[in-house]
Amino acid sequence: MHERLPERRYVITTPLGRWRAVVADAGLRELSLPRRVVRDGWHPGRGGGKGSVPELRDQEGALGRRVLKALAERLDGKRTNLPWSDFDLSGRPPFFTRAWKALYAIPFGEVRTYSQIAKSAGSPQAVRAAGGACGANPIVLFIPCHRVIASNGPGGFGAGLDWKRRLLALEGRDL
DNA sequence: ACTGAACTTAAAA
DNA sequence: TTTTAAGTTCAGT
Repeated sequence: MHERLPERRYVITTPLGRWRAVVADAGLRELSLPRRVVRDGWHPGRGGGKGSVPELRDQEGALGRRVLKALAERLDGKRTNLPWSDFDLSGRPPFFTRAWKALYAIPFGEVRTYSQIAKSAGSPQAVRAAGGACGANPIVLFIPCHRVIASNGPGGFGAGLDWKRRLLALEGRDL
């Protein structure tokens, strides 16, 4: 019981820093933001600590290639997206999963409120839980939790509002 | 088994 | 303007 399926951890170095990815045979399980943005004078591959996580490369298979390509294109301002079937969300809470699907349906460059997400996820009153789902979003960027704002303002963001603004800016959106 | 917190909201005080 | 009650999930205690 509680058998863990094989998961591989990688880093992806981009102009915006080192992203972390968790990949399983069933799909992408996690994609997380760099803790800090790369600045001039920062050298990928040193400093930063934990030296043991390998870089994700094209030869990691079709999924790896899609992830690398999609990430590079998105950071270049394009609308590229991964298919929902590339994600492995197994074992995640049902409401959160429905909420993430609702996020996934928000078009590039548009935003929705937490209450709209709650409604789309099938529990119009579960607004707080919608916020919880955003906070627990395992696949940043491609499941666009950054496109969810509060009814009265920008709302929050786990990695910091800085990142939320930055990701929205990539879509030509201001906060 | 409970409690509080988490990327909220709308309504009441 | 501040307080409060309302889903879902999880980490503590």
